[in-house]
Amino acid sequence: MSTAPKIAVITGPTATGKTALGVLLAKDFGGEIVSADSMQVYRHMDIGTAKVTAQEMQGVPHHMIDIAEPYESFSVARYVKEADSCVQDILKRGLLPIIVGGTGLYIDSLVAGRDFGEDSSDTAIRSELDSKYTELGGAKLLEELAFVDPKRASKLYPSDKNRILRALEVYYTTGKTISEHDEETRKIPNRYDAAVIALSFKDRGELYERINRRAEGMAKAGLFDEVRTLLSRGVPEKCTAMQAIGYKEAAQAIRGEITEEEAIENIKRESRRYAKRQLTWLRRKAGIEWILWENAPDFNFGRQISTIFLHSYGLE
RNA sequence: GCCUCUGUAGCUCAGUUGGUAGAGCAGAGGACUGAAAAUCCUCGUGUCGUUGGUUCAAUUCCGACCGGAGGCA
Repeated sequence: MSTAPKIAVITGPTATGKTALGVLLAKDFGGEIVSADSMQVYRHMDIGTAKVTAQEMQGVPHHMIDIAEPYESFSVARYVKEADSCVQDILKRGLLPIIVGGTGLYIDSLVAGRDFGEDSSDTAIRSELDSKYTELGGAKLLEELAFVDPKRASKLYPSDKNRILRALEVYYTTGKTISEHDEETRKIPNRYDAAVIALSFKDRGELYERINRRAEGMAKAGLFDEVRTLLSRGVPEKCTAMQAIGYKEAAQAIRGEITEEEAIENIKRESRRYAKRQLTWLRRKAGIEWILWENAPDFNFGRQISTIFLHSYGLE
């Protein structure tokens, strides 16, 4: 029996109605929303991230949205730190924190209360490793990693640059391997007891059609202008925010590398693949309450199922 | 109406000098602990338009038919 505080989580791939269901449940249960979306944290990126509008919020407080500038680098570590204090504050006021979003790593890390280590991110070492990677190649760096942390190295491929660099970075800055760090943090019990609801469609084709339509809607709603504005304000084209689906493709079109029509098609495809990755992430997790829409989201149905599930979890 | 080209994986096409076939894209499955909307791994059997014929053997050659594109009157 866990003594961890109970919270609710609504997740699922993009374009499945998480936002709307979250607001409904927040009103029913007396809760506040804590967003778990790696791109909605950025200000001035509204259309392409399908950010909740004030009207959609219906007066329910939403946290972890519009908390960073697009040129800032954001990370899971910062997310956990700030989101956790939001959750704590909501609990202190006797309300239910409802985590709503599709960034699986953020949700898991927040629920676990995962510790990323205070001083294991050293930009000097990171950039040094980065140039070493380009110079010597991934195979060489993976060899270097295998020397200190064979366990981790055996799981990575030479081309998985991000993970190789991070593993080496952790070792060089803390003197501890990332495998050791992971093992230690895995032993710590979860900080929260989360009731997880995941939304999707019974038929994958239905999901994809919705994603396609949404991409077209974004283009009509002014996605290209939004990106033009960001770029004209000097947001660097290689920063984290500009890696967001929709933004990098729009930027390509603005630079004249592809047409707007091609950009829209690419946005659709990347969003479909993203949704598939989200499903892969969620599928391996046990204990999730799946709500699968037949054709379009049926929020009355979703609300009923969710309520029953949350009650069975001891939430009210 | 006649002539030419064309019909192969969801799409675009390659190929088999006759021994039932392969690329790109789309798609599918998986991994994931400080960029995660990121990063990375794996996966190609389809009535080779239909139907006769030649042949030990036809998707490949020949005929007819049915689609599609173009040309000619």
